[in-house]
Amino acid sequence: MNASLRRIAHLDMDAFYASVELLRYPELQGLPVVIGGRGEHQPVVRADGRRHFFRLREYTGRGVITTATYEARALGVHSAMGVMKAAQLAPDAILLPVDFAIYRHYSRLFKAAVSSITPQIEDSGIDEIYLDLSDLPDELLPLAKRIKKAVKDATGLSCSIGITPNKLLSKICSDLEKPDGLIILEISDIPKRIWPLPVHKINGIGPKAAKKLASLGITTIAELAQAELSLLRFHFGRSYSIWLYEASRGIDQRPVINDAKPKSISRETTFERDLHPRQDRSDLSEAFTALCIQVADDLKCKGYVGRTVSIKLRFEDFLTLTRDCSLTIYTCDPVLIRRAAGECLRRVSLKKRIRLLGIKITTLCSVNAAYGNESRQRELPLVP
DNA sequence: TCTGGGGTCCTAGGACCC
DNA sequence: TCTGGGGTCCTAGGACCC
Repeated sequence: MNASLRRIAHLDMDAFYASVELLRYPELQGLPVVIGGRGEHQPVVRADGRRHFFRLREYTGRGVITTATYEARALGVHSAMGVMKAAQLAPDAILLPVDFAIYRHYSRLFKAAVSSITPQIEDSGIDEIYLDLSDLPDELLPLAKRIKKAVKDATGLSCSIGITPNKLLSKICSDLEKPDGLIILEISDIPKRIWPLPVHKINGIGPKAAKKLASLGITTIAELAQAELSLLRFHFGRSYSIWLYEASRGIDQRPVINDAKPKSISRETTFERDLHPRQDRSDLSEAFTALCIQVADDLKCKGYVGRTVSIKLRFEDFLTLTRDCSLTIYTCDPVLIRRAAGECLRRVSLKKRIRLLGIKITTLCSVNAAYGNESRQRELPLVP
């Protein structure tokens, strides 16, 4: 197979959560709207039938912005920003709580619509997918327009698409003309279209790597492509330097993966106030057990069992640590998970107040592969 | 008024086995 | 008792992404 002949698309929904909210609250069209917070602040229907929305200025306490409409972004609000900080920048912006159930619904709708055109789809989060179009006979431009129309017809939402010979370049391109973008790019277009971009446009170069590159005088992808591999290796190590070297040249052979299996399942919670390890012991214990039950339920829903249980703690000073331990058997039993998590917890010295608690299970295996038809797990005693 | 929750992948040291 | 590599598992942390 000739990899250079591949036609890979990246499809990204435009301001996905915000756009879904505007579908059900069309009166908010054109206004600065942010989605986030802790989940209260549902719109209220008044006696006259009109909806009342909460404003950012009415919010108090912990919480971050999950996403914002383009109008809110113009005021300086962006995702991951604290809600209280956003309230300073845009006090009159509308605040809506996050509703994952409805986003997942629209996610399924748009993915199903694309599936009717090609089954070669890789899930890459709730609002984006990669497609391998190599085996389709169609011309690219009409094909891309057909995909965008299928998404629009199924959901009422717009998306942006980049089509190039690989995932790396397509991901960059889908972002270049948002919203409602469509870019088809060939390898020969790289110097003109890709090299002028800042390095952080490459998926995999985050804040840390970008800062380090900047300290070497490298801010654009062109400058990265001109850098000596030996210089990159000195500062970034063997593996990452080779990846940087290839990424800057638009080289990426990763296949589109159809049926990715989960590697981990986790639940975590940030408390409304930091909890004291002794004075709030019962609250902590209750939250700890609840997280274990949630993870166990998630495992059962998805049909998996796991063998490695890990806990995560974040203290009041934001210091974060993890502890894990591996069991001798695969399980989805909340009692076994709770006991293993408790043993992990005993290895942590609890001197500071606790901000966040998390439970994760890894080393996953599907229930069928682990036990076949007979559930041997049930024969194991819960108390050894 | 700091900083969510769900993931993936990589590195690195030590244990343990051959 | 010492000296080796190679491979795999376990544990902890960190960067990055949506």
